[in-house]
Amino acid sequence: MTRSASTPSFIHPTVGGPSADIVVALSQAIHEHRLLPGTKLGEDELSRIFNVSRTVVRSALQSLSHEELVELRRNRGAFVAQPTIREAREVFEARALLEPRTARSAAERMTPEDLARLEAHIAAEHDAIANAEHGKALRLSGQFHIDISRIADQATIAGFIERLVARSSLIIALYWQRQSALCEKHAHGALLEAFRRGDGDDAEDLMKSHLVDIVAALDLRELPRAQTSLQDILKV
Amino acid sequence: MTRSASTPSFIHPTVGGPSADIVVALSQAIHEHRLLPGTKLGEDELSRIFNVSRTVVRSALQSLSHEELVELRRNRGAFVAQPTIREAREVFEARALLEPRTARSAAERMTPEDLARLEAHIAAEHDAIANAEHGKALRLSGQFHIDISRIADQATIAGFIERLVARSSLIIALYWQRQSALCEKHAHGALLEAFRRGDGDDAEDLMKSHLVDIVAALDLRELPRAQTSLQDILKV
DNA sequence: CGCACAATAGATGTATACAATTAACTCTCA
DNA sequence: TGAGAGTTAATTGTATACATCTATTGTGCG
Repeated sequence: MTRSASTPSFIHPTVGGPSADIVVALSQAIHEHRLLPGTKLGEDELSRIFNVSRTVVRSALQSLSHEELVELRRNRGAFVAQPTIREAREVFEARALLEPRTARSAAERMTPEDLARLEAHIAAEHDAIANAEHGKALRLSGQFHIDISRIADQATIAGFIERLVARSSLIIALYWQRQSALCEKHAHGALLEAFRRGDGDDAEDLMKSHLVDIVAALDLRELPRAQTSLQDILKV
Repeated sequence: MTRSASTPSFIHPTVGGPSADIVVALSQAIHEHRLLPGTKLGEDELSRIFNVSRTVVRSALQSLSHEELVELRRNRGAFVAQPTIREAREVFEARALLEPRTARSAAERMTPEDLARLEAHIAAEHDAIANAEHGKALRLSGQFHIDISRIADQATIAGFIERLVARSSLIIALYWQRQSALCEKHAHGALLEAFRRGDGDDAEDLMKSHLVDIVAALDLRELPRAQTSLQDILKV
């Protein structure tokens, strides 16, 4: 079985079988915001959809919960995870610690083939944006960070970054504020420039400020939403 | 259910049930080197030992494989993981990236209660060494790093460090060289001193060199052992 | 009318039975 | 004797049946 570039690394080649398909399908749907945080993932429903037994579905859900994309509540079921504001801050602090240095490493090790792949990746991103495929664009945007970490050739750290990016997708679904929709756009292009020049210093700085920009586009004030009850919303 | 301080964080309180017991038992055994890398973990055998069905055992083994303490090979079974030399290097590079900064944070946030707990922890370590309980001493030694990361109050990073420490235990089992048995001994005490003074700079430096010392005590040369086949060994 | 309690339907947790795969053993044949 | 194919035992993978728990709804009482 050949693993596509976007296959999550936590699916070890030797494990998986049918449950790997479910993990990939759910991962993609979550990353593309087709499945939103809090959505119930019923075992029976999934087993009907994928034509497998609940045994396999449960295995897939357990994998996803270890990736923190899904939250398992005992005797209650599986739900798409809902990171809290505190967790959101922690995720981006961890990214700030890992990714700039990783971007530097990547810049220093970058081969022409790596560069070509990143360029193709950015092109695909732009296509998705042009076609208004917001979900796909978002997923590719995260994948860009993962690809960089893999080029840095530190599988352990790359695995951590992969988890952080996944979690970031949930955080964006919950806390992105519409106003800052102009978002990044050039950030990935600027990084690519630095990579092209093999400029580790620049790559590190650009990644650092890119992450700051993302956090700035989030609304991480306490008590933001959901605090309002149904009653507050519906009463006249 | 109250979670003891040494309960792995990846056992979410709301999941687990009976399989959590198995995860804890196997984790401890691996950390204490009672179970060595490569050991086969048969499902039937474990289900008899713990008086549960294979369903529960498989769930526990899957959890452990996500923590990279156990390696699952499809249709072959579960084995205590055997990190390669390359992975060993990556693990300690990641630790070098995360732990010194985390030690600084911990020093700056340290409360008297935290200090007391760390002191008790070191005392327990010394007891274990005095009683020649090498396994327990090793486990406590790793736990010390995890406790520090928890004091730093960054659950996400603490989770990463926990995984790295776990993997380090396997690495030590495989690559520790007997000669350097004098090992650390004072390193944790020196760190405690820095914490007592709330000296973040010192804590960061001490942690950095502590990690360097550990790597120095490993034999990570390529082609170290097992490269020689049985035939090479036995032929006259 | 409102609150508390009980029954019930739906879902999850666990055990067991069966299918598929692997690994080891035996038997054959050169 | 040694290599190789076929068979067999043992182990893992999956499906299904049953047990347990939760949440909702309905009922009765205050």
